[in-house]
Parts: sequence; structure tokens; C-alpha cells
Amino acid sequence: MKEGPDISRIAALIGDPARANILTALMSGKALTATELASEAGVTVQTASTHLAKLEAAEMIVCRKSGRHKYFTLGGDDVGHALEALMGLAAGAGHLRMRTGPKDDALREARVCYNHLAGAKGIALYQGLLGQGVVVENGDDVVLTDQGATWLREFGVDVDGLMRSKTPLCRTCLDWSARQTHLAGSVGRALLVRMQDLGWAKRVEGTRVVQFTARGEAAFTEVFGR
Amino acid sequence: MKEGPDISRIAALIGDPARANILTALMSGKALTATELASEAGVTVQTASTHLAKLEAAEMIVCRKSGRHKYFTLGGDDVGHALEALMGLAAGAGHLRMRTGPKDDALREARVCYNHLAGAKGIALYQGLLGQGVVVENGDDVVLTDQGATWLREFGVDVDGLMRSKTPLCRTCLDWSARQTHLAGSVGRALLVRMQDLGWAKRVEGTRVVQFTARGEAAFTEVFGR
DNA sequence: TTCATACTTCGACCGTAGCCGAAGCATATT
DNA sequence: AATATGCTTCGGCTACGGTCGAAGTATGAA
Repeated sequence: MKEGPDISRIAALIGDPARANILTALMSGKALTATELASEAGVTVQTASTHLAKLEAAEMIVCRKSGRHKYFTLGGDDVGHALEALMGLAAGAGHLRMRTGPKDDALREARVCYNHLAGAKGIALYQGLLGQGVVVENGDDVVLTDQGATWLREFGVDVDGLMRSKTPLCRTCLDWSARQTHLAGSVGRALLVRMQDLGWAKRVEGTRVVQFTARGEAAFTEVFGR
Repeated sequence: MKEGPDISRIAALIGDPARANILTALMSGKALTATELASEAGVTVQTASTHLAKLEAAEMIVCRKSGRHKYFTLGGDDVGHALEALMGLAAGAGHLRMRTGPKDDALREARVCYNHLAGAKGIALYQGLLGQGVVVENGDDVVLTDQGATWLREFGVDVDGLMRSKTPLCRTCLDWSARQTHLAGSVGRALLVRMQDLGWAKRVEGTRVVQFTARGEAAFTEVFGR
């Protein structure tokens, strides 16, 4: 009768609002302490503690203790992917957050999606890469072209290093804000890092917002088109 | 404070065991009636009815009524993808079902995963296609080669028809039984259909099990190896 | 019309799990 | 040692939601 992996266990884990908030906060990719996560989730530290214990037992998050702090991060890329997929569903079903925060516009413009660029800027980036033949689409899969590898090298990305790693180079990721795809995978991550190194953009502390500088904005448009 | 779509709502929806069973049952891709789903989920029809109403309200499933029956199917591909992602997580965390049913071995051997072939046979199929250069891997993306299109045509698959459609040709899908990838996407689906047309395999009514005939087994090994 | 089947709604029961206050450890700082 | 900070455990309260029996609606068959 019952077959397959027990999907409901982990879904129930994500299903609690407090835990969902914790996980969403960790989608920023940054390591956060228990108290930070508690305030993020809107619960006391005690409750957060039990939640974190459960999430850790399920290997959805991992913790690294340093002194009297415990820093938490997402368990792995699979966890991020699953959360992204759920966000896509939630956005599609119109289940957006009730009170849309003041940062919502900024989030729609440019934000961090686990480790790569998302939002309007993320989509523009992807479209730009497609237009220049750096990557090509195949269904909803993306492939890095040979000329694309060269292009990336010139842009300052260590493509060969990425290729040695086992993590996939390119993946598509569906935006929950605009219903379009943008670029994830190690290339997507590397591009975000590179743009920060170039001083084009900075992350706004404590949020997932990515703030472009005036110069960065111009350079971005120059390279990727609007 | 709170940013992004409300992930917890739908996660909680999937988090209930009964609803999870319903969704898992619908992963077979077949349209099922309310009573069938009730027995599948192990609850009475009344409870199933309320669950179905909730799932439908969230657009996770759609229903088509015919006479006094109501046939339910998954809401869309996004739903399927999200469920797959969760299954991957659940399998990874070792949260497999407690009591493994009698059909479990058959499921591990060959089963329907939403609409394509999964299990040991699914993996063998994918490996065979890779070995013959019909598809090539790029990270965790898969691409159909030109020679692969020709091969498929000879195998009896209407590749050109598939290409005209907007749905992606090839996608990878992670098995929960063996932790390996197999082929999804419209090509994956078409191959399963073709094998059934050839009389190689039949679906066992009411389950996700795919039963290969002796002749089909031999032909499969012939064509794909292993 | 009458009966049977498929599904839905209502009402009441019950259990699980989230929540916080308070106390308990553990690690740093003085 | 004494104090402060970060995190965990315990106990009890509460509420939300899943569950089923029973009654109610819709559709098809006799």
C-alpha cells in the first residue's frame, strides 16, 4: 500500500511556519546563529532550538560550532533545490506572503537565490548569456558552449576549476517573482562572486537583497544588455 | 523580516501523510478517482474528500468530472518536480518507509515515475542511451545528440513531433531506490510508451509497477545492454 | 420512481506538536 | 571565582487540524 520514500516527514518539517522561515533565511547561503534564526523566525530561542534540532536530525541543515555560537547552514544543494521548487509552487498558487515587506521590491529586482543571482537582474543576466551564445538552451536544460567557456575565462571566472569539480556547471532555476528561468549551477554562483569582486554589487547585510552600485549597473547593462 | 513566497503553506499540505500518499499515487501520471485515492491513502472517503478539496484549492491537483466519478491528476509539471525533489531529500535522509511492502522489489526493478521509466530498468535504459551516444551528459543536464534523434526515429519515436512541443526533451530524474539518475522529459516518456506499444512491458493495474514480458526483457537487454 | 453508487458536508472527538517560562549546561569574559 | 551570554531541556498549556460516523447531495441504473 505505502510505497516510496516518506515524503511527508520532511514536508511536514518544512510545513511549520517557524521552520520554513528558518530555512528561507538560510537560503541566503550565509551561516546564521541560533538566536539570529530565532528572531528571523519570530519565535523565542527555546522553540528555535528544538526546531533546529529537528532540522539537523533530518540533515536538512548542518551546524558548525565555534565557541559558544552555533552557525547553521543548509544541508546541501538538494535542500536548496527542493526549497526553490516549493517556492515556485507557492508563488504559482498565489500563496504569496500576506504582508509584503518593504524590501520586496528590492528582492524582485536582484537577490541571492541560495548562491546565485535571481530576480529581474538574474533573468537579464541569463538572457544576456543566451544572446551572446555563452550558454544554449535545450529544453529546460542549459549547456555551456566552448565559446562560452572562453568568454567566462575573459570575464575572470576560473572555468577550468569549476569543470574539475563534480557540481553541475549550469542549471536553470525558476524565479518565484517573475515566472521565468535564470541561471544556477556553479557557473551561476561564480558569476555572482565575480560581480561582487568587480565591485558591481554588494549584498545587503542580513537580507537576500543584492544592491548594485551605479557603476555596476552601467557595466552590467553594457555587458549583458538590459 | 519575512521575504519570499510562503513555502510553509504548501509544504504543510504535503506534510500530512494521507495527502502525501495521495500525491505519491498521482505521481504515476494516471487519473484516479476519489475512492481509489482514499484507499491508496489509507483513509475513509470523507477524509480523502476534504484532503482533495484542499489540494485542489492550492492547485496542486486538478479534477475532471465524468458522470458520478471525479478523476484527479497532478496540477502540473512543477508539482511533479517539487515532489521529486522532496523524494530525493527523503531518500537521502534515510527516511524510507518503515514497512516495505511486498511490491517493493518489483518497484525497485521497474516502475513508472510520473510518466517515464524508473528503477533498475530506468537506470539501465539511461546508461544504454549514454553508451550509444543517443544522449550526452553535461553536468546533471542531458542533451539529445543529432545521431540520437536518428536513433530514436528508427526505434519508432516521433522525435520531430516531440521537438515541436515546448516541453523539454530530456531531463534527469533522481531515483529514490538507487541513488542514480535516469531519463525523464518527453523523450523519457515517449520511450516508455514505445516499449509498451512494442509489447515489451505492461503496467500492473493500480500500482506503479512496470512488468516486463520475457520477450521484452530479452529485447531490452539486446538493445540497451545489461 | 426507487435504489445504488460516488462524493460532500456537518459535528464531535482526540492527539500531536508548537509554544513559552523557568531552570539547567556550557563556553567565554572579568 | 564570579558574571554574562548562547544554547538546551523540562513541564505544562493550548490550539489547530486530522479523523470518522452520520446525514446530505448528485448522478446513473433498474
